[in-house]
Amino acid sequence: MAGGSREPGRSVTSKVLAILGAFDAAHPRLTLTEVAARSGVPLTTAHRLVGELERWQALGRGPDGRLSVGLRLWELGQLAPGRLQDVAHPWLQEVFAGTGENVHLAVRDGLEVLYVDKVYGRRAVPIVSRAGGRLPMHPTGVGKALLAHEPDWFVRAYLARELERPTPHTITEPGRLARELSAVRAQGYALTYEEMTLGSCSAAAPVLVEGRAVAALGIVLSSRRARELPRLVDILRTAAAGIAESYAATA
Amino acid sequence: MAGGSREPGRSVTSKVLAILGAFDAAHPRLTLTEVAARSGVPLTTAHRLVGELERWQALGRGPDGRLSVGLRLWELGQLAPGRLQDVAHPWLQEVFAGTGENVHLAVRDGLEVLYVDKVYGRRAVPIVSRAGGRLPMHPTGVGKALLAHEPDWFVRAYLARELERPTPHTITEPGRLARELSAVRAQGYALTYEEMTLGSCSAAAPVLVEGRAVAALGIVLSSRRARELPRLVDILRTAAAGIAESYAATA
DNA sequence: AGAGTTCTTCCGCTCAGTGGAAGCGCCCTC
DNA sequence: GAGGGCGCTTCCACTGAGCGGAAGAACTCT
Repeated sequence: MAGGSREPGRSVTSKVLAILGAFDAAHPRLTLTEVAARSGVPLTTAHRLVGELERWQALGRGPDGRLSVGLRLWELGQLAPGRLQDVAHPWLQEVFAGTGENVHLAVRDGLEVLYVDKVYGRRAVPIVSRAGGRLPMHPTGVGKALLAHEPDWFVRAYLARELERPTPHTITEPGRLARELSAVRAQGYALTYEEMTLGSCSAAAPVLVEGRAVAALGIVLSSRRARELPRLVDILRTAAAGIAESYAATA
Repeated sequence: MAGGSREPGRSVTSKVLAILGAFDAAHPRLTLTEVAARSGVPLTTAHRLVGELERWQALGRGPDGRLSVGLRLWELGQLAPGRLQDVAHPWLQEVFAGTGENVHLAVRDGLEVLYVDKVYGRRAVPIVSRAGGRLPMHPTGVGKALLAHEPDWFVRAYLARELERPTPHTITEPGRLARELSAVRAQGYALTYEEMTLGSCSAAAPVLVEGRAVAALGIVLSSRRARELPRLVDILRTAAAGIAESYAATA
């Protein structure tokens, strides 16, 4: 940059983005020093840039003075093309009405599932996923539903890595997982039992448009009520099909 | 900036933010040239900065090559402190369950209402508001509910301006509006009849925490069913009180 | 095929951006 | 209440990153 940058070749923009990137689900509130450390931007520079971002409300400050993502960025984020979410939301609502449980919509991004919408009531079990959140694919219902409809080479690449194991019930053996994915493909839905969180189980159905899984619709409930899952699968599949239809129609 | 800027004193960051600011509810998809024009950044510079933003997925491209807000910004926006929204969502859900209509949560930002959450089903009437959207206060239910609980000087300043008039039913006479606001304060809820959109009417209740309206909860329905509004007001008020309580508890 | 529009590449000039150092303010601990 | 640590803010002299006009490429419409 202009001036005596320690790291020539790094643009101002890249620093601004690095600062924004310092915020993630695990670190939604940071002090200036933390922002500097996490973004790799020198403290002084971070101070100046953060000031400018704050003035624009790209960043905000909590009552304790910590920095967080600002209102303006939230607002901007809402403008992201969300056709899928727009058409899907009423269906999530429908599933919620029929079950009263946590319902969510997820897409694949890279090797993870990205939760794009979530509907939850007062009685539903607390749950790890949140809109904008990410989780690995293999321990989640929506992840399995999505993964099962990816091309072969993708699945092989996914399984070839070291797979995380958030609970003792997580299935990480490539062979067993591959078999399960075939089953998911055959039945049209995926189930999990405490593979992501102890105490919770889930069901999910893919939203298939021209053979491709553009999203997955899932519900999560307490594992005490695991026996109810089969009954809920039909509601899920109907809604997933409805989403697929509306989505294809608006394309 | 470094180099022969036409407009010395303008920081790179301000240009990046101006580019992001070029996107709004009325212009969610833009060509490069439009971005440059709307942001006041020279085309060449916009080209370079947009490229960098795109690589980071702060901006994305639609199938037609137009630019839009990117996935990464949406994700980032979800990290904005949303305690209010988190505690309120189950209550919106409750109201939706009891009514089947569009339910939304709004806060005041400046002289406008900012919609922060929305729940809608398949049967609900299409509606102008959307999460992240803004509307003037006086023609909307949530706006009136919020405005009625602002301090006197604020209301006076609001009414002193030229007020927009989206429909012939919009109330813009300061005297009449002020009287209506007193009524809203007295009854604890606000009603509108086609003041924002022909064919739609609404009811809204403020979320009062220590006498301050931190948000408002509203529903919109077809004006053919306006007679049902009074019945729905109770559900709204209960939910608004529930939100206020949960909100105060987590503070 | 010509005229217009939008996007992309090129390149020499220059000032915006840089970040270490030093100072400030707060909260601990001893 | 002195001392130490930590996080934030201000200062400032040096310099290469950024600038943007011009020219060219790609793509539409006539």
